Amino acid sequence: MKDTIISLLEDALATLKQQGDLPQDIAPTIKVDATKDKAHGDYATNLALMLAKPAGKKPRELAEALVDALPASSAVDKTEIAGPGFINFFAATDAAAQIIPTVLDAGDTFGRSLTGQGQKVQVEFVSANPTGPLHVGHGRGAAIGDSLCRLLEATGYDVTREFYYNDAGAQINNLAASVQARAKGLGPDDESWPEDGYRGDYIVDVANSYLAGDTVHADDRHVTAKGDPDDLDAIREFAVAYLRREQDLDLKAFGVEFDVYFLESSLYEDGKVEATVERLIEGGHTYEHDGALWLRTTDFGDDKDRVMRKSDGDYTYFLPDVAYHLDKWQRGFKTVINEQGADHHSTVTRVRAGLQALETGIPQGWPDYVLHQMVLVTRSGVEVKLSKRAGSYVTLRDLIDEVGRDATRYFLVARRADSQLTFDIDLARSQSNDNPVYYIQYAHARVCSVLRKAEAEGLDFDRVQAMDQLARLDTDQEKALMNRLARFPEVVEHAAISREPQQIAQYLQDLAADFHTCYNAVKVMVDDPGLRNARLALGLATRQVLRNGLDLLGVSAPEEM
RNA sequence: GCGCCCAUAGCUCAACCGGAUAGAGCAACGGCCUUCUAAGCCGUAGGUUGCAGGUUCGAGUCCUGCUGGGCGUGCCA
Repeated sequence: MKDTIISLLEDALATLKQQGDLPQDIAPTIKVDATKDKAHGDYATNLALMLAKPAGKKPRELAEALVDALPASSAVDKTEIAGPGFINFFAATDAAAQIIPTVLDAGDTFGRSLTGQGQKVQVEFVSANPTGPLHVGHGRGAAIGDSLCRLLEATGYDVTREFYYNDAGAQINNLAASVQARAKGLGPDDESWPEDGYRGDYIVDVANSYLAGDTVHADDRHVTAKGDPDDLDAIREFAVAYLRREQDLDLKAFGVEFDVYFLESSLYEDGKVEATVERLIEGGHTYEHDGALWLRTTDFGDDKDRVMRKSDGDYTYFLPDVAYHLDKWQRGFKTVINEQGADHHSTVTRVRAGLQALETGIPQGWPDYVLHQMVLVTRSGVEVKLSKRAGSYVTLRDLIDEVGRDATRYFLVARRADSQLTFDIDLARSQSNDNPVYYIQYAHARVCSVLRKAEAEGLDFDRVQAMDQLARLDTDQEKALMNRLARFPEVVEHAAISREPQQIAQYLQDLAADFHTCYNAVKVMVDDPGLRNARLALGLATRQVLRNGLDLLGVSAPEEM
């Protein structure tokens, strides 16, 4: 419908140019929007307002000229000029209903597009280090990142989900030392407990499993514990695998899977870290100072230079990060999106600076970032800070176990990434209308219930008759619902482009509200078979769009509640 | 101090790359189940979009400066 109007306006523009009413050289991008207010018709354009200045005409005069030049169309019932010069389009009454066969024919693919043209996109998200269970912040990253991937897939991109983790370096040594201490029967209060050791109870589990000689597998690796509490290397290897497996189980319970697990250690093994250092030195962007090797990141917009190689000879995390991103680029990803917590936002400038310093033709501002702000968890209005298992933070597993997967995913994805999020456990658990997840899922279950009833009464859906009678879907509530359905593809498109999955959550709430309103106003199971079938068709289409939308969020669409 | 993010109804949040009278839900008040799931619907009330300027025909949206909050500011990640 929107495209129809745009092409009508293009014709009108051409006509006006031909008549000399408009300069030849203007080529505006025509913007047609669904109206917020019914009184403004179904669609509106601000074209006349935009062209008023270059055309040297008054907006309303221009609008009139445009309307006069508009070709006739069966899709448009009438047009009006309103306000300062908006042109409002009133869709023909049965035009809105045409969305129903469109949805039914497209099925699961309704809302999908080929915009991405199969272009490769990599989304890196979660990327938690294997030093403990995933926390709520990782959960937010997982929910946003995965939903973003679903959106990109739906808009025709070839998406790779990637998880990068640090399995080398100081934190991992700390982990190994902590497990070893536990394996030797020490606790955090003992004097020989490692400084800054991990204190959570899960360390005890790892230690016990190690002593028991268990075998764990994670990321295509199988690691069998040696059981020797003095072999720190064996402990390190086992602990990493153990915690990676645990994180994977949490992610699986959350409905999130990855295509690639990338190990920081592999960058060292493959010589990519060394190669990166050499290249940076050759490029002349480094210098030695205080026994350390620095990269002059200030040449590329950073506010201070950064250490790449410490005076003890080890690299900081920064260098493998650069090597890793160079590897992404070399793998052919022109678009890379890193989803991370905003507490790591300082790496953005740094990584980009490092990549520029390599001088390999990587564009400035590559890669892209989606940063999410912190998550605060509350229960009974009080902040929840501790989990027994993790010691110092609320785990993703705690939330999934307590409020369920659907509500957890929904709550973590339904807010803009760049605003802080308060996760209210009481609200997420409540089975009431103040819980948006249930509100949307209930809409789906309700449609299913009606469809079940039709089936149970032997009143099978007659599509031919339904299509013939679509014009009878003429109540305000039905029209509003159909218009909402028609907007789904553009909402998906916009959410993907702006990388804001919360727009889908918002849309689904609106859609559910339109449906509930309709449900209360219009009875589907009426005696009149034509009307009944038309309404069943609307129900089927609504169910389809609810499903497609919920799927983009990774939330289930239950048939009964 | 410097950098990034945020500020919209009493509360939690929307607002489609600048558009028409800023919208939902919760909380408050009043209605609706002998009818397809009341986890629902209808109605009432609630606003100087933190403050002050600027750009524009038009600003919650863009720019500048303030105020308040979060995060960062390691030879940690």
